[in-house]
Amino acid sequence: MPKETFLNLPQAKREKIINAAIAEFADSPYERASLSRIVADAGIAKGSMYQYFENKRELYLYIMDLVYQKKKSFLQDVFIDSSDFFAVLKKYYKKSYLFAVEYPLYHKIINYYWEYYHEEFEQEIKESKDLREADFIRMLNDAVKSGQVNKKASPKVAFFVYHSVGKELIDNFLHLPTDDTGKHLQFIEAVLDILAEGLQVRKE
Amino acid sequence: MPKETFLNLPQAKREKIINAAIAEFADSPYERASLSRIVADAGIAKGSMYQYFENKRELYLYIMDLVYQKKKSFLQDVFIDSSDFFAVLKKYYKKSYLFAVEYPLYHKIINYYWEYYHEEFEQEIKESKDLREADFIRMLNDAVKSGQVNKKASPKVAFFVYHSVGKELIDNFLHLPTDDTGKHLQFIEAVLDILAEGLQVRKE
DNA sequence: ATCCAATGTGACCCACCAGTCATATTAAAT
DNA sequence: ATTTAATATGACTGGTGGGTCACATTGGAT
Repeated sequence: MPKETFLNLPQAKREKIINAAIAEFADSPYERASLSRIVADAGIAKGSMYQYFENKRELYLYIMDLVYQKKKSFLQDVFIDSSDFFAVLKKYYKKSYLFAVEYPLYHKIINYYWEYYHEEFEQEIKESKDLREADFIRMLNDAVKSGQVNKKASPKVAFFVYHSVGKELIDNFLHLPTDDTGKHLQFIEAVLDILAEGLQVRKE
Repeated sequence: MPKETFLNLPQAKREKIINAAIAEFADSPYERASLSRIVADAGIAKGSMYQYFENKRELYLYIMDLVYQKKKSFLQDVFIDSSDFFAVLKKYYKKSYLFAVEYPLYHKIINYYWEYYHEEFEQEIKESKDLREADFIRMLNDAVKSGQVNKKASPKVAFFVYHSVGKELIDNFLHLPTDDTGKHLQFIEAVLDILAEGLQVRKE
């Protein structure tokens, strides 16, 4: 999505621009993020930015793509052994938390992407969500077959629940002190335990 | 929070202003909502608005208050019999859905309040959330005492789960077709069943 | 040394915003 | 009819935004 001119840039300059954009998009959600600030921060002229990207939107999508590549590679090993459904989910959310701790700017950008109201990216957000849903449901069906998951649960409803909680967990990480990682991991574990076991007293 | 001048206005004019503000705040989240559009819509001069309210923020808080009064009175009867914890929660979320169907503008305003990133109202949002948390935990403790809820569950974690899911349900209502109320109520029921019973196969 | 295409520049354009203020209108009191 | 205080007005201010464009600079090819 960048223009060729951007790709031909010396690495140092390219990174300066990328870093300025990352800082801005982590600081403010898309609509409020300012191109003027980004170019000032990167030390280039405004016009130059339009040699590199079509417009603000394309720059944003490029940055989002970078950030998601990073997160994807960070989470790679979560799915290598997917035999235990509930264990995979725990690993997934815990690792997401560790990502947020390690790359707070990336985390903020992702958070704004999901949390903030964008009419502009409704399409893109829906597509990301649908992909996740398909992956989740595939895993869930396997888990039903192997007798881990209650077969009466609707996959779509189950996804909805995990998606909601996941979204809020992500948001939550931002407002926590960055030390005390242990406590946060415990909290995540407790949340997932409730989703797995339910709140209701078991009578059987 | 309005000035006296506003309260002295003939009812018709006051309502025109309120309705214009409601339409605007339902259409755009606080930051993007435009006072210029509101006054144009209400048919008054911009300066007049500043006779009625200190500024945009005060107008918004006034509208939020109206909307919350409405929702509170709509949900009144949910808590009259609180002996069955899980039944109350179901009633609560279902009734919230019916509120969204009946007062879609109010619903949108509330949704923006919770969903959209506002640095400006962080304080207010935190307070609303804390009140809900206190209420929820009180109910939960009663339910533990009466043997409905698993005592090993942490109240804070349980609240977190219900709050997340409630928030997402509310958001979700906006993107659904407004007919088919029956299906939506079933969906809500299914979500709450998962939270109560868990996804995991029960072994005992 | 000359040329030319690619790249860099920042003043400028237009649109929009919240909020202000000198002035005009209104209506009640005298 | 005149005064006076409350209320209404909208042009204006100062700010920010994304995006543009005529012009300047650069650097490699000839």
